[in-house]
Amino acid sequence: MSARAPRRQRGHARVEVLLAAAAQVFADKGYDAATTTEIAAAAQSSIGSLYQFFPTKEAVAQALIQQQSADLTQRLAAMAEAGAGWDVEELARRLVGALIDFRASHPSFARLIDTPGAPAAVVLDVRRGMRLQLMDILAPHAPSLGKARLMAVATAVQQVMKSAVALNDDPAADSPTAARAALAELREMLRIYLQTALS
Amino acid sequence: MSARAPRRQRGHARVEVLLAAAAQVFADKGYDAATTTEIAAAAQSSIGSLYQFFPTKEAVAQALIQQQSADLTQRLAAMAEAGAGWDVEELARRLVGALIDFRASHPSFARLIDTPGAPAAVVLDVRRGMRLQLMDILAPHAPSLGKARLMAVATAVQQVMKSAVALNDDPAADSPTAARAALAELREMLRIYLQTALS
Amino acid sequence: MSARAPRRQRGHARVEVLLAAAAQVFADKGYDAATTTEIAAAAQSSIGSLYQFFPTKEAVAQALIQQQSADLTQRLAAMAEAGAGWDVEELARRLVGALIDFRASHPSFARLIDTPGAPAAVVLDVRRGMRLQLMDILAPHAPSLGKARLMAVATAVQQVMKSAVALNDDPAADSPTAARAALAELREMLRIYLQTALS
Amino acid sequence: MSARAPRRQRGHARVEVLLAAAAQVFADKGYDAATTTEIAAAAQSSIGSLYQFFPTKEAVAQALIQQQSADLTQRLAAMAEAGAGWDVEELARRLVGALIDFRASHPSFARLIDTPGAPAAVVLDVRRGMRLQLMDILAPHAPSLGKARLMAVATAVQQVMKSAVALNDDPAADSPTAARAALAELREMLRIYLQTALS
DNA sequence: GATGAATGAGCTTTCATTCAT
DNA sequence: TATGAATGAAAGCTCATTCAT
Repeated sequence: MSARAPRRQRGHARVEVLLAAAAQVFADKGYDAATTTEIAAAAQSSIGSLYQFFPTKEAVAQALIQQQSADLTQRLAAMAEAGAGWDVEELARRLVGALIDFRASHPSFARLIDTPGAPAAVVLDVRRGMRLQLMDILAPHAPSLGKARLMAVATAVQQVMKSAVALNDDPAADSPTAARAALAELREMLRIYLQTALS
Repeated sequence: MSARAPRRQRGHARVEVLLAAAAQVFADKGYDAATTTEIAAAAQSSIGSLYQFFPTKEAVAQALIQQQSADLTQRLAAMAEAGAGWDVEELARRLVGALIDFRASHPSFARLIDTPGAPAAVVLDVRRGMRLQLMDILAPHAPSLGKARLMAVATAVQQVMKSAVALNDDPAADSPTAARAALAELREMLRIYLQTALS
Repeated sequence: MSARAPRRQRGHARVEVLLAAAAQVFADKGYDAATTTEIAAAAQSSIGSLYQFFPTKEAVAQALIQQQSADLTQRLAAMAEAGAGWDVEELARRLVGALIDFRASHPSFARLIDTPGAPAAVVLDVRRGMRLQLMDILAPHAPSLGKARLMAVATAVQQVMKSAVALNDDPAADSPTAARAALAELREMLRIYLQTALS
Repeated sequence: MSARAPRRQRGHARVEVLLAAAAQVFADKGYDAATTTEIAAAAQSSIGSLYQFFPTKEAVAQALIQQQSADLTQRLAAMAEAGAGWDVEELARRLVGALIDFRASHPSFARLIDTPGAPAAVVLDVRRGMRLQLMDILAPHAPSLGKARLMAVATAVQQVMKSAVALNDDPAADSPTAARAALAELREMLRIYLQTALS
């Protein structure tokens, strides 16, 4: 964060291990409850080593978010490429599934993105970037939509995707069956909506 | 773990003040970053007084959530009563607005409900309770729907309502105009969806 | 402790209940860990009531010690009266048993007497008083002993009696059988010793 | 619960200083009244340093007990080696003196061992260990004694040794002269007893 | 660069005691 | 007199961060 602080050096093996450990610990405990010492220990490193590469705890979270969001960007880019050919139903299904899949393989992402206490600036970037990519995915299906309207639609879609994630591991669900039914409902909602909005 | 009941008038008053102060502080900083000392100070109480009525910091948050969720329950109950006569468009508008309004007047509620580190059990109760009330609101509009399906619909609606709140004070929005547009989009999505689902 | 403080009023029913509760709590937790609030609660009283009769926590312990040591005094007095007729073996047996019996029925006494943090002055009085009574018990068996020597013997006997108590509920004992054997050994030691010392 | 092992020289030194400071403070105030802050200050360390090596206050006491009891073990071992040649009188004298000497140079030991609130498990180990060593010391003097009997004798001897310590700094003694006389009496009791028991 | 010791502000919680009702 | 609310110093302990080796 500060200028004289050591930059995290991409490519340094230790950095990768530290980030992996951080992902683990953040996923388990959330940003606030995670401690830098524990992260270092999980990376079989020392606390001193961690601070050699990251100036603050917040910087660790930021780097992690950035690393993971790069993966998300890639996935969405792939969707943008392949998605032009899908019909609306498939589009809805894929969109709902995309974030669920992603967060399943990056469990720390959700906690870091939503948690108060987490670094704000990066989070906003990620959200905005995702929104832009959603616009890219949706655009081919509604060539006539103005840019402002398209962004509004993308924003709404983004919310549905987040809802899908929330539903997917909602501990308030009465049963797995009920959770699945709710998820299907959400998919249906998105499909109907897109059918109208993109026409 | 729950609040010790005050047995004197002075005690009741103090509890109210403490909860109000807690609402303030939790809203500002979130559960983890809020300190019991600050809450007591904001209530112009001593820290000892706080712990006279609440055994732990968590109990303070629980009591606050319970107090506020009682208000939410009331609002939703009112909607259930009045809502039978609304057409689908009004229903959608009201639902989207309901949670926005509520959280505007209870800013701490959102942070406490979503935050990791916050008391889990009460949160689940609140979510489940809200879902049940949504079922009550929706039922008159779709008498033929089975109970399981109705619950799935209610769950989806609940997510849209939460999305609306998120959108309403989304710091990632490019402009207030864009935020409003996205909100309108969400409302439209809900309307279209309900039209189909409740028919 | 302070002059203006309310004296504990003998005969007031509340005082008796409070002392009984204090005995219970002190026995369970020891002097330091016991809290005045818990004592009051155990007496089904309020903390205010407790401080109406006892100026400090220490005063409660003092009163309790005094009350119980009066009972001890009585028992030893009884022994002094009956003991002149006993032979040395019976004397040894009774002495060893006396403190064990007493502490069994006053479990808080031991913790209060030995615990650092407990009121010192009263404790010394109790010890000295007990020593004097032991001299009374022993004197008839050794009419020729000088007073100084008698006191030394009494002091040694007192230590053996305390040892007996310690042994009786020694958690370091390997088995109840071993504990009993050690106790018997102690009794034997006292017998042999008294045989010589009192002749 | 036990001490975290330091991995650097500086750490080892710090642990030593901390334990010495803890010995001082525990000796002065006892376990409960001693505070970790004061211990750290007495060691001219920060409170953080203390908790770097000891997870809890109890662990500090445990480590201290273990360190000191190692010394006690050594002394008793020396007695076991040299003691075979002593006559019973010398044996009694040495036994009575051993614990007095030891506790004189380790003043915190007594308070930690007897105090309720102190760590229990270690204390039991120490007591049992001492008992075993006493058996080693006594055995050569009574080759014909069965093991069970020997243990009972050792236990009784152990109690006398503790009594000697108690007497040695008994604030209830009327005078130093009286205290010395009582101590002599105790020594005599042990001598007579051992003469009989070990024959 | 790697390590782990050092730091200390600050956290939650306790509890003897006082005071208003 | 009885009650329980009020107080606040002080306790044990944590943790992000810095520094010496």
